[in-house]
Amino acid sequence: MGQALSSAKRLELLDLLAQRERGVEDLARELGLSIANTSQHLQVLKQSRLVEVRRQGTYAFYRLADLEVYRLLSTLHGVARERLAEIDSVLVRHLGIRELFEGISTTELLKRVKAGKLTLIDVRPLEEFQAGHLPGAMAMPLDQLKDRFNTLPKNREVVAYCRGRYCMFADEAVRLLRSWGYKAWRIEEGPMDWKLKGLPLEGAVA
Amino acid sequence: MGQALSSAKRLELLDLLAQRERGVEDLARELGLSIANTSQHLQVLKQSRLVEVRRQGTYAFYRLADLEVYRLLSTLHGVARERLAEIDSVLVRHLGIRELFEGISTTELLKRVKAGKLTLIDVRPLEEFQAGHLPGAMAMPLDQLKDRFNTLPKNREVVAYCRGRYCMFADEAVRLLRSWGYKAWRIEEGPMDWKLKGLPLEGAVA
DNA sequence: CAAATAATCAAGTAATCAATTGAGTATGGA
DNA sequence: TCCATACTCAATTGATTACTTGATTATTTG
Repeated sequence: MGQALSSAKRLELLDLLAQRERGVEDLARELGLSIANTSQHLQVLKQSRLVEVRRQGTYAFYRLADLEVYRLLSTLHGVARERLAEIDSVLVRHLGIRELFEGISTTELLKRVKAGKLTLIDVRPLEEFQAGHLPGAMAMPLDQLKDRFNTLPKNREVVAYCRGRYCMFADEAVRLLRSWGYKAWRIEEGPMDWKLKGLPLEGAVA
Repeated sequence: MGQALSSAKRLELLDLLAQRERGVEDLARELGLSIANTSQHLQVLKQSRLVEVRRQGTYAFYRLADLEVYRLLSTLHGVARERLAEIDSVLVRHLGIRELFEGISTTELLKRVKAGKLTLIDVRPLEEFQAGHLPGAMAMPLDQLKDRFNTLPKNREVVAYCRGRYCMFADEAVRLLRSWGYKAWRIEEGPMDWKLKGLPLEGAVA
């Protein structure tokens, strides 16, 4: 299991699989790997029981074996962030300042969303939104933001989220929204972090 | 950091270092590695920031970098135990039945120890006891148990603990104590698991 | 039944890693 | 000052691993 976590590509695969189950070709394309190579990595992950497969026709859909595997990844991320100062400095260099929506808890935030005082958008690819998202969130994939942002009420604050702390979709969304005059921030937690706390997602099958 | 976790020997090193800081020669002897090889493994761990060194004269004392690193190890153990059924079956084969002291919480257990209704013994090597142990526990290293068990009150239940769930010192202690007529059990948690819950250890420097 | 698709397998190569060996460095004591 | 100790470094080896290539399997579609 330690071995399975020792390859950067496999960690990337796990990060993608944390969002939703996916086929081999699909993963290979996203990571720029050959299909055979991807299949082999996935088999290492399968042997270490970190992922499971569901076969349907000629497709093989891989997914994280369970939530505890995400907990492991999240703990690894956390220790790495805490111990390796260079991680944060790389983030800052790539990103400038991160516009965080702070000062209230996520539960309080969701209350405001429910009350219609706040717009919460999920800027991940649509398929990931459909696999489970924060309650009350609106699907607004980053690559459609330009075409669809005008459906967002202009007089309401917008809070964006994506896969999690190391995902920059939400930062880009905030940048764009601000350039169009919106009051926008991001939160760092993703749906899986939410789920890890024992809180329910919306639209999730399992 | 993932790489650092990918070698069995390095995981063993981390497990030892979780109990107390130790020198290179000492670790090499315990794991049956050459000193140079041990030093190199420790340097991999140091580079990944999982361990830190304290130099004193010609000695280099290595220790886990902080409690979060133990959390990572513990999470990895947990996922492995949950996902790899073979782990438990290997444990059972090595061990037969594990005589667990169950039914009350660890806090409740410590209350009974304090009230003198229960004897709690730490059967790890003395140096590990001295680096921090459960409140009220008595040092009773496994290799001295034969000579010193007669200091234990015969009419009181004995509960033993050691490094943790995958350590078998306590199982051996229970076996011996029972053969001498004691009512004895073990608990699975070790001092570091206790500490991870935010509870204080006794005799610990930091 | 043939063709197309998705994935896996098997063989080969280049790179990486673990461990050994022998030398080298720093510290403390005789 | 010299020696012993505790550790580190550098070079080498043998083993393992990542990735590529080309073939193969299994399934669906026409």
